[in-house]
Amino acid sequence: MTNKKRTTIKDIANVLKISAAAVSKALHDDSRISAKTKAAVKKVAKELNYQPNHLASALRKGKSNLVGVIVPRTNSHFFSSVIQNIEEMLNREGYNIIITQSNESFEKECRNIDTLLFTQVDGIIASMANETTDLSYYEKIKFKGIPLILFDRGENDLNVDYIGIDDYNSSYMIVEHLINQGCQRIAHIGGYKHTRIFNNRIRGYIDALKKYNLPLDNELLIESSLSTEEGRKKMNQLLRLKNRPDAVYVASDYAALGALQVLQENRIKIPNEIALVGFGNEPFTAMVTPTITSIEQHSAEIGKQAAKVFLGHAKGTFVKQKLNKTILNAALIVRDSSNIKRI
Amino acid sequence: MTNKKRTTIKDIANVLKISAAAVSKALHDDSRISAKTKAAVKKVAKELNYQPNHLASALRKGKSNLVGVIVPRTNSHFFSSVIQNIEEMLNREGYNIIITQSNESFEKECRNIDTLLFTQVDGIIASMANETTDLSYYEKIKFKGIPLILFDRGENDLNVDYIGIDDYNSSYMIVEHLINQGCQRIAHIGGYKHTRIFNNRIRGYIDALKKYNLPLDNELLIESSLSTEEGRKKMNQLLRLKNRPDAVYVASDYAALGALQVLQENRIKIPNEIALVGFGNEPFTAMVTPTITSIEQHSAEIGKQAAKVFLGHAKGTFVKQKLNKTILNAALIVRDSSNIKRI
DNA sequence: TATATTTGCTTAAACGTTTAAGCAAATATA
DNA sequence: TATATTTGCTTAAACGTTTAAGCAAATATA
Repeated sequence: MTNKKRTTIKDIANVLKISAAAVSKALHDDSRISAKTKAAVKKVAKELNYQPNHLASALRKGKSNLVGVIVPRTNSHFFSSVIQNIEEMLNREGYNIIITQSNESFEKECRNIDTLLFTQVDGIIASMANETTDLSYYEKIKFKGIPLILFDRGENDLNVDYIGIDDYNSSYMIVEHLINQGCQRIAHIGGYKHTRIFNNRIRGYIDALKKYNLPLDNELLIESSLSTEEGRKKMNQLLRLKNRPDAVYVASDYAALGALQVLQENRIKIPNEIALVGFGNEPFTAMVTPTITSIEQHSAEIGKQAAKVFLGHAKGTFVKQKLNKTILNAALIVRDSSNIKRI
Repeated sequence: MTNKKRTTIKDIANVLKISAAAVSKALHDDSRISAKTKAAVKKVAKELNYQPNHLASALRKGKSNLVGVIVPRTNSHFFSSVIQNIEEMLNREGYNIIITQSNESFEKECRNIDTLLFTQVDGIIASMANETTDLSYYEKIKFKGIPLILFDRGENDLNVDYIGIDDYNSSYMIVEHLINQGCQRIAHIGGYKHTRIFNNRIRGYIDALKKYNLPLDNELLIESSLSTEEGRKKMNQLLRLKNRPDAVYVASDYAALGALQVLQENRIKIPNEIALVGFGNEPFTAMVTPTITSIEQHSAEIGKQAAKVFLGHAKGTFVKQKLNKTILNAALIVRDSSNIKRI
């Protein structure tokens, strides 16, 4: 019961004894086609269950109406929400998105870029893998003249549009909050310095300490890949110090979760003995015990903005690629893990 | 610094003074092209940075080498892992995947199907939204002769390939485990009966009770949408019973998490007062306190199998669509929430 | 009424590939 | 040596659209 041949524009033309060109124009409501013909074409199209061949029109028009999205992974609330909002916004304008995951691997990311270019996407919206420092593949996208928009994990050197939160200020806010809670030895389990956003968080951390005249202790500042497992390791490392911290600010909720587990396994009271703050406001931070203080990154808004910027390029509003930053203000969500009630 | 015109097969042909057809064949290692010509073509292709136009070849060959994937959402470990494995398997064979999310909405799912058909995908791999009971959109895929493969959330009535775990047995296993732990009043917060997999879980629950001569109490069997919030509501409902259960088996980890929160808020000892079991083995089940007993669904294997079945269709090994079930054995992962240590 | 403009279509070419058919030259076979 | 087969290409058409150019008929304008 499957129909072997698809209905084409020619089939409709044959039925109505008009040219294929007229059918095409009628379907696109061209002003030079009479209302009568348009109605007839649409009626027959419906009857024959005509579905336009996207490949043919894409080939002819030189655009695929596909937008590629590259994320480190989809199974975090942040990325999933960004993607969902990009999709909604672009679907409305007739674009579809192709989602690819780099799994934080530079190599996979390069393959994803090739894949997307091969599929003739009209644009690429990406958040870079942690590993990525070599930007040549991204340069390739720019060289081809395909709009590139980065979010969250971006790079100034690429000189393309970027949407993200203010990492420096968010970090500063966290440290300020912990100091207000009475903490004096604040550790930071951060990401790798070569990643811009993590570097900014580290800078925010350092500057806030300075501001409040707290010493910067190198054994309290740790770089890491920020997985849950890494969070466990680095927390253990901090616990082995002769002079333990009284607060730990972790640059990712996933690593913060690992830290939380280690603290609990060691029967350390949170937040009184050691306060804990994460980053990202993943839903689980409100689910675990104690709930984890974190930073809301406005994932929905980031997705919408990224889509909007792409549409600007597609419609030719923004002519050339340049560094064009959209920075959103993040919000600190204080929860049990850092809410110290004094007597 | 962007190049306005892409290199085409004709450009290569012009350089070498041969026909475009010869270039095409050389690039595809056609046996009727001399080794010398092949080498020359590949050299020039590289020099001119030739990238094949996927749209043109897809149009000509009548296949897009794109496979559509529909999931209720990407931000669960299960779906994310299935997707990742589908992608890996299909990438190797030259296919790319387009991921779409239904957000558990029937309407969105229908739009996703239209979108994928419009994009001329060569096949669709899907897990149905909870809401979906009307199968007409899926029938549309079949009618077009496009391979359709369902996983996890499937439907026998569609008569297409299906890959999933044995829900009935998994459910049976859970109840048996709880009975072995000494539980006598086992509640089940299940999904909607109209969804096949949830119906199977309910049947497994009922049959296991029967087997061990435990009465089936209707107030202990609850249907729900299985979100975290719903888990909270249904757990509260169970706690209001005059005769409370001593174990609760929830058909999804997310809803089980909600139930866990309510139990803790009510200072009910887990597992001694009430034991808890989830379903799906989401990573957070091992992260919360207490850790939640759950069922491992072999997401990676499901993804691989789904891809394999699609490739079978694509290569013409499987000729026509019919009900072809691949059922994997699930594994019970016992954790603290149901591990009752007796004195 | 004569000319200009608008309306409503058609014709033809193009997007970049792939592939069936065919042909000449080279090589194999009898 | 004569014929058959193989090799290595070319030619031409096709996939299903879109669009520039053009033309005849209808309508507007002077």
